[in-house]
Amino acid sequence: MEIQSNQERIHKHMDLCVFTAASPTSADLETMVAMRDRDIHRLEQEVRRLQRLLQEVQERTANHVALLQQQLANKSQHIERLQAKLQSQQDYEKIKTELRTLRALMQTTDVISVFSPPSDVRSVSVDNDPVIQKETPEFHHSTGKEEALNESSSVISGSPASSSSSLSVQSFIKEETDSGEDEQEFDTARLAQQVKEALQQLNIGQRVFGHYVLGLSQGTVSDILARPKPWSKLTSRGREPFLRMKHFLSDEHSIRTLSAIQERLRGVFVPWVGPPDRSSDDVIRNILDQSRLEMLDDDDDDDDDEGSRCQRGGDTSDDVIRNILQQAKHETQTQTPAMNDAPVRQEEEDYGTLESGVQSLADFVQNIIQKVKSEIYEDTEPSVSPSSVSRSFQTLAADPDQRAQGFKMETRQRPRSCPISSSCELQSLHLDTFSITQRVKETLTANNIGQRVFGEEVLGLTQSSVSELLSHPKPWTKLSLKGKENFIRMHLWLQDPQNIQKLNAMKKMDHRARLKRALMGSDCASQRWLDVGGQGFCDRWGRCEAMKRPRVILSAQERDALIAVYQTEPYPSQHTIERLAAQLGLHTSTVSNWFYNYRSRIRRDGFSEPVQTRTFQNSTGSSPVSSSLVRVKQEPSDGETEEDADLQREEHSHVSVGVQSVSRVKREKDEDPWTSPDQQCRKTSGTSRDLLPA
DNA sequence: TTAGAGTCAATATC
DNA sequence: GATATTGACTCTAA
Repeated sequence: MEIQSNQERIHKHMDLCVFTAASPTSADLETMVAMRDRDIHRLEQEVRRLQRLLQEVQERTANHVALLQQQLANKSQHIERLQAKLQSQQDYEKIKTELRTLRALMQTTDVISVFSPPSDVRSVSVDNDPVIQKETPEFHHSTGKEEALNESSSVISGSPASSSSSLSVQSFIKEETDSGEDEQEFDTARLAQQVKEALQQLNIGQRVFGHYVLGLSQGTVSDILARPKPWSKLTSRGREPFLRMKHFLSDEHSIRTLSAIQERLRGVFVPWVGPPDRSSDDVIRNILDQSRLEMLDDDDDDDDDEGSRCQRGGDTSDDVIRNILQQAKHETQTQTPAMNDAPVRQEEEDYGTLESGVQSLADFVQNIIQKVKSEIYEDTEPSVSPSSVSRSFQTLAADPDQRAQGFKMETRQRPRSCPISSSCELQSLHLDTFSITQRVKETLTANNIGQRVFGEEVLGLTQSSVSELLSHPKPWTKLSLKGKENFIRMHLWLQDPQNIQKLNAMKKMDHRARLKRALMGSDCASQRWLDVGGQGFCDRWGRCEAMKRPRVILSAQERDALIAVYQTEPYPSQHTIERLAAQLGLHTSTVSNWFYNYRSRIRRDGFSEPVQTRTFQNSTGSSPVSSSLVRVKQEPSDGETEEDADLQREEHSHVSVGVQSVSRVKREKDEDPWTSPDQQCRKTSGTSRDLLPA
């Protein structure tokens, strides 16, 4: 463009020359010469600038090409290694046949000489596992050594969806099923138990395991694991899941991958969906920053390299969970697992293979990854990219921030038997939940920070959830993985020296945002119920939803009646629920939900500290009930005043300190307890149960 | 299908 | 306005 404009200027000058050529004066000529000189000078400068630019571009391109070439070289090396492994194990079928022959020979020998089995055949067994032991050596448990791992992962090439593999699961199953010798030795119960333990330890859900490994529904998986049929009673089709389970157990890659999938699907530590202006990734980064603040006193200059920037942008929940866990573990001085010499590089390599898109081996792992890619990530937001699962692992080793002290040490200490750090490390972690909630409450109160702000900014929960967490903390051991997350977050927040400062800043921003929304008329309750064709409303984020059911408010009598039934029948039958619902004029789902919630809250209060678990003798029975659960004061019944309700509560307040378990209540169950406490079904104001679905 | 855990949102209470 | 309570929901396991 600039060159073009210069040329236009020159042309104008030339025109000027032509125009003035009739009577050129020396002054004109001088002017023209001067203009030309300036133009020439300008052009020279332009040329120099463009040359510099060109040089820079060339340099950058060269760097980029070099980088790509390096990556290509690495990938090529990796492919070569894999091909070599594949090549080296191409004699699998042959060896297997030989082993069969050997085994047959061994059995023959055993018949002849029971007490002296050939030692060479016995050496085939890899470990003491009677299930795995029966297999050929390729199907052994991973011993943690690279050879074993590679051997295992390379051999497990059978894939439910793979047709390219020379050894498909189907062919393997067929062979195994056809093999009469395995039939009498396959211990399905033990295998099921091993799978159950593995899933439990790695926090892999039965649904995910069933879907990606067995191709079965969660219910079927549960059934198979809980009540495995003997091998001899199974048909060839029935044996297939067990063989797949054996595959799964023998391949560490499969286990790791599935665990990663599970965590990704759960969205570990980012289970909530924040408002549009604050993505979950932002929240994650916020937590990461928080952790880093504690872990890193000063930043390493090397962190600014391109790679780290890329990785930082790709922080995933896996990174977060690691960070949080490492920090929490460090703070609580929990005993770390035994040192393991498995180098990080080994993990990098292992995890790296997950990502290897060029991997031509149609192995188990690849199949799972592809399945996930095709089924899960295609329709998700960009931040949850298809390569997230594998990238998250790579981030562990590649992110210079995480290479910082402490984290690196912890990473190295991760035992090989626990490939996914989060689940295993959570198991070894223990936090004092009551102490944490006390400290959080004190801190919030002292700094005048509300539960809402704290919940939204620190935990990603609503005010009500925060209130429940702080008021009724469960002991650590009673918490699920998801429940533990909140306490880890709180613990980390307490450790953050800038926690108050940050929250105050958030508070201010939040306040401004509220004001803004209020001014725009989008945040007030009256605006919330905007009719959408008379059947819905728009929430404060502008999302329009179908009409929500108004809240059902149980009257004091209804509640008393339910409690009365609970005293003698904490787990009412469907028949009882229906009768209760009919008698109280409630929907059966309401009654059902009430029992769920009541049992849950009885348990919860039982878990809480004695101060908060004030229980009392209920008027309708002898079983203790948490006072918080009989809020008769909430809505005085007909002819009942607030004072009456208070009196009633006072009456009930014979403190019975101690944990009262539901089981005790259960034991007191006897014949049908329905005593018809008050059959009057008062319709509570504000409820519209007619809207409840049938 | 049922039950438990965790959570939300409406509402009550302070 | 902040916090507590509670009916209802989702997800997971059995």
